[in-house]
Amino acid sequence: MTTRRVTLVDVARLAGVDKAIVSRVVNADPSLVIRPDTRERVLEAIQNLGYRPNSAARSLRTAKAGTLGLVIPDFANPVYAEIITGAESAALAKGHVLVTGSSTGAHSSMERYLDLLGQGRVDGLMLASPTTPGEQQKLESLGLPWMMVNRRDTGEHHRYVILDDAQAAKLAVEHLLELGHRKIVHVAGPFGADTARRRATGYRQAMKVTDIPVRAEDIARGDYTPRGGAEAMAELLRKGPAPTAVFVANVAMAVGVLDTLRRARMRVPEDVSVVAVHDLPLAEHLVPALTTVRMPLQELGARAVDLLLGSSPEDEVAEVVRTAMELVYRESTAPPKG
Amino acid sequence: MTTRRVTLVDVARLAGVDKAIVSRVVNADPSLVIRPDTRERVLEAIQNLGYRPNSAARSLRTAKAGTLGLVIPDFANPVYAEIITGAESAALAKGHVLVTGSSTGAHSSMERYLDLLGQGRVDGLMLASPTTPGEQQKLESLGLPWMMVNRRDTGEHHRYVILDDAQAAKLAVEHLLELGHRKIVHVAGPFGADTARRRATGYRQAMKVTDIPVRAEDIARGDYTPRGGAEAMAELLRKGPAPTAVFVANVAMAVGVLDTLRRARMRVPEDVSVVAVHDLPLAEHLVPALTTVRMPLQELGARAVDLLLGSSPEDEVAEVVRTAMELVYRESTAPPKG
DNA sequence: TAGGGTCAGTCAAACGATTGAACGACGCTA
DNA sequence: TAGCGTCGTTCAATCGTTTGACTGACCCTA
Repeated sequence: MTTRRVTLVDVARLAGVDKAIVSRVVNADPSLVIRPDTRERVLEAIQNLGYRPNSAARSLRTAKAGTLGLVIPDFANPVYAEIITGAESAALAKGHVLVTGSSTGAHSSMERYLDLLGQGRVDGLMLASPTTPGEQQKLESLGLPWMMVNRRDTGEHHRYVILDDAQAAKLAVEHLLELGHRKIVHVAGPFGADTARRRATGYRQAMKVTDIPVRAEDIARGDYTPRGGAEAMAELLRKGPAPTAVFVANVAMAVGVLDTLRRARMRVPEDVSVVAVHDLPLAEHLVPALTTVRMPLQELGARAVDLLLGSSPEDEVAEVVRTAMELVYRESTAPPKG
Repeated sequence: MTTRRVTLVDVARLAGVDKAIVSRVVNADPSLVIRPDTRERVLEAIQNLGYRPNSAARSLRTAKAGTLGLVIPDFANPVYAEIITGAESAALAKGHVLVTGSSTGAHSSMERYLDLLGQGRVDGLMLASPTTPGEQQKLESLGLPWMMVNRRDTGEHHRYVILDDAQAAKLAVEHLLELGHRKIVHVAGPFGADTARRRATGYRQAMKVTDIPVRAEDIARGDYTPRGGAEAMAELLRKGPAPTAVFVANVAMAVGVLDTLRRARMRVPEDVSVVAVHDLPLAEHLVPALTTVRMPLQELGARAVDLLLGSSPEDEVAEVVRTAMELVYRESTAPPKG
C-alpha cells in the first residue's frame, strides 16, 4: 500500500533518458545542452510521477542543507517575532528554510540544540539568545558560519548585527527635551543585556548635550519584564524628586511603569510622560497609547540572513542596521505641566 | 585552511576499528557486542576529533529526517507563540527538531513552503494556518503524515487536534451569569475561523440553559484583531439596548472592545463586564486587567506532535484537548449595577 | 580433535542526487 | 575519406551512514 517514493531513476526510466539528464533539468544546469522534445518528455515524466527531489540526498552530495538556524530566547516575546519574520522572509527569498528554536524551554538548552542540529542540518546559525562563553566556544567548534543578532558576541572574533540602540535612546530623549522636559529619568534593562547598555549610553549622551546632569539615582534597572519595569519605576519615585518624564528601555517594562504610575496616582502624560523603545503592536493599545521609537527589527532579521549567507565564517562582521528608525508620537508624552 | 569535516571513517581509523562499530556505538545499537576497551577507544576518538554525525547522510539512509514542520499564519500572534512553545518542547523530547514557518509573508505561501520542504526534509507537518482545498490536496499528495492544529480540516479524511472552544465559551458565559448578568452579548470571530464558530456555539448553548433568548443582534463579528473588535462592539452598542456584559472571542478583539467602551464613556466593569478567550500575558496588563478563560495552548501544540509521531498517516485523528481550562477572574468583570 | 557456540568485529550494499568525464553520431572541412 | 568539432546523452564515482550478512578466533564439550 505504501507507494515507494519517486526518485530520479523512476523519472529517467519513464522519460527514457539517463538520470543525469533529469537532475540537470531539475536544477536548470546552464551547461546542459538538450533537445526541446527531450526536455519536454522529462518535464512530463516529473509531472506525471509527482517527483520531488529528496533533500537529504541532495544535502549529502552538495554539502549544503538549504536551511538556516535561528535561536531565540522565547517565542512569546514579540520583539523576536519581528526578527523571525524578517529572517524567515529573507531566508525564503534566498531559497532557504528557517529553523527557529527557543533556548529556554525545559528540553532546549543551547547545547542540546546544537547537538540536535548535528552536522549538515543547517548551513548557518543565528543567535539572538544570550550565550555563555562555553556555548560560544562550542559554536565555533562546529565549523558553521554563525552570526549574533541584536547582541554583540563576547569572543575576539566578531560576527554580529545590531540596531542603533544608542540612537534610539537619543530619539526618545530628544523628543522629551523638545517637549520641554528637564527632569528625565531612565528605566534601563538588565545589566547583562547588550541592548540595555547601549540604550542607557544613548540616554546619557542625549542628556549630556544639555546642561542637565544625570545622577545615579536617575537610572533604575529592570529585567525587561512588566514586573521589572514596575519595580524600577517605584524605585525611581522613592529615590528622587518626581520626574516629569521617563525613558523606558523596552515596551514590556513600560507596561509595568504605567502600572506603577497609575498606583501612585500620577497621570500619564499630564504628570509624567513615558516613552519606550520598540513600536510593538501592543504599544498602540495601551492606555494611554504609548509613544515609542520604532526600530527596524524585521530588517535586522533579514540583514542577519544576508550577512550569514554572504560572508565566509572567518570574516569579521560588525554591522549596525540604521534604516527606518523613528519616533512614534502617541498619547503617553506631552509637555510638562506649568 | 578549511578542515575537512570529520566522518565515521576518520573516527574508525583513529580508533583502529571498522566504521560499522563506530556507527553502532554512536547509536547505542543494542545488538552490539563490544569489549569495554574498544568502546573506550571509540569514544575517545569521537571526543578527540569532535565527530558529529552528518544528518543528511543519516536521513538519506534511514529515510527519517528527525524534523517536524509547523506552519502558522503569523509569528506576531501570541496564541501561536504558545502553540509553538508546546510543540517545540514535545518535539525535542522525542529527539526531533521543529521547523516553524509562517504562511503569510511575501515569499511564503503554503505551497511555496511545501515545495521548499521537498521530500525528506520533514517527517511530518502540522498546520495551524487556514488551508485552501487546493493546498490540502497538495498536502495529501506529499505522502507525509500531517495534522491540523487548532482547526478542523475540510477533507473527508480527518486529522486534527483542537481545544474545547465551546466549553471555553461556556465557562466565560457561566461566569457572567453567576455574577448576575442577563444581557450578555458576544463579539465573535470571523466566520471562516473554526475556533470562532465553536466559541459562538458555546455562547448560544450557555445562554440556552437559561431562559434568556439570544437574538441575531446580540452577536457581532470581528476579524480577531483589535480594530475588528472595536468595530464589532460599536455595532452592538448601536443595534441594541446597552448590554451589561460582553463575551469576546479572543483577547486581541477585547483590546478593541475596551477602546470602544472607553470612547462610549462606559466604565469596565462598573457599566459593562468584559471576558475573553485565551489567557495571554497581555491580558493581565490591560486596563482594567482582563478576565479570561485560560486555554491549554501549549498542551495543544505538544499533543499535536505526539499524535503526529504516534499515528500512521492513514489513521483518523480527531482529538479535543481538555486539560487545564479555567476562568481567570480579574478586574474586567463584576456584578451588574443595581 | 571435530564440531558447535559465543564473542568481537569486518564487509559491502544500499539510500538518492550531483557532476566531471567520456562517448557515439553527425556534419564539415581539407 | 580521414580528421575534427559540436551536440546530446550516458557513465560512474562520490557524499557519510546504516545494517544485515559474514568471518575468524577462541573456548567447551563430547
